[in-house]
Amino acid sequence: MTYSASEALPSLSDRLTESILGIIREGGLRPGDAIPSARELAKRFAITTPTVREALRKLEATGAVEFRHGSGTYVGPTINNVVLANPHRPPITKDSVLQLISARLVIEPAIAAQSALARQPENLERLEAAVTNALVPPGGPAFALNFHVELAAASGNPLLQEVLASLLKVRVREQQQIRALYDNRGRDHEEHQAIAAAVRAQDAGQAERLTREHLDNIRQAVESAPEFS
Amino acid sequence: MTYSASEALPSLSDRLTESILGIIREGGLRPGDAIPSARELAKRFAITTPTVREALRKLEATGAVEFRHGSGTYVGPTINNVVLANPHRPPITKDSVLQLISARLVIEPAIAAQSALARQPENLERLEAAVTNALVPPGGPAFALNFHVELAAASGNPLLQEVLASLLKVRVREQQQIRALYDNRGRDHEEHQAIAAAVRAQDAGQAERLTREHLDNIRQAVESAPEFS
DNA sequence: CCGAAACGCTGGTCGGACCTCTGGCTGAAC
DNA sequence: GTTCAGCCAGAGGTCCGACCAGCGTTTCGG
Repeated sequence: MTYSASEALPSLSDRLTESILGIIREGGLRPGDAIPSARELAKRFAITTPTVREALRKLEATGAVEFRHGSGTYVGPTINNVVLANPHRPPITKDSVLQLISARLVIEPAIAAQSALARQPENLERLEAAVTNALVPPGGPAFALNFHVELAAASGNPLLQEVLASLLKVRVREQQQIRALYDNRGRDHEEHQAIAAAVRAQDAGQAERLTREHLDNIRQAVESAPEFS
Repeated sequence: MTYSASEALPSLSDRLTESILGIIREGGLRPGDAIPSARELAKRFAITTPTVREALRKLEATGAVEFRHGSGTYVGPTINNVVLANPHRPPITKDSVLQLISARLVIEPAIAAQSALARQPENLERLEAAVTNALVPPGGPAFALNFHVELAAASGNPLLQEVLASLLKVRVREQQQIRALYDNRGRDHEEHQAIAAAVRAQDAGQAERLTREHLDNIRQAVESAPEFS
């Protein structure tokens, strides 16, 4: 008896996907670096371009590679992620937004506490920069630094940052809607600042409590908002 | 000035991806249901099969669809997920395992507390079934029900379940290794049972504490284990 | 009535072809 | 000498038509 026969040998394009990842990893390529062209890969593996493209599309879907028409194919930003946001998100409803906030209410206070304990100078710097950036003018570039993601990053555990970033990525679309309905940027900023201060002071209990209150405020704002499209 | 010109209009296969999702969602298709064949889709959208396949591969990468050679293409189990495990995982090291456990140490106790507060009868049932299944004979099917995932499910928030499932999915491969190195199944079972009891009793503080201790035990076991391949 | 072979449908791969776009190069104009 | 328009090689994007391989049903022979 070998392994469970539930799976036959993977298809050609599946194996090719792994091979391309091997090229990237063994080549020490990092996000932004170019990978061989589709035709080059086709030649190297003695297969045809449609098959190569199928493999590349799979990698594209998970952010492992990025296409730039006319330019080339490049290593994507999330190639080393463990968890990622589903790029094909289901449509957003008010309930799903509340569900998201509820989930964050469970895990983010604990993350804030951990970040307060483990914060390092450079993370603190980024965190406080994120507080400031939260006051960018409306319609600005936004989210170059997201406070909540940076808060998770300050924990020193990239996985926690990934989880938060993945959860928040889904919200980007309706974040504008929420803000349009309930302009809480001023209040957000104050609360972010208070949380950052608690992290700086390494006051885990305070960071946890403030984060819980902050998210609860957001939850209430969303709850009182009318159903959005 | 319109929107930021950072993105041109999406490519044909990108739009096709959305269209296929539309077919699935507007058709009310659920995981396991069959979707139109590649040739059928090609005809319907007046494009060719390679393009259709590229779009389908992208959906496959995120678990939105599944291919079955000779049979058809079917809606996948994670189509409605918000976050998912990266199918193209980076190679696993002892450090990455410890990082994962550290992350779980931060968020799982809080989830356990929430589950204790919000647990419903049917979730409790599944949770206790997962405790029992943890004693399956070695090499068994395993993980039909994962205790930690069910613990998160008991919170009543599917997102928390997704997060836990995504984090644990990455660990499936080395879970066997860990168990081979340090057979803690008996201890696991006891601790799982204690956590489940706390959830049943709706004792949030106890559930949180027991979960933290349980994960800390696992962390210590992994730390003391030698480097694995 | 039942089992086995045949058929039709599905996904999987192939080979090459043509288009558009990017980006660097080149050469003319300043 | 500098600048910039234009060119062009190479990249991705799509297409076509074909053939192979696996699965399910249907049908036909026993």
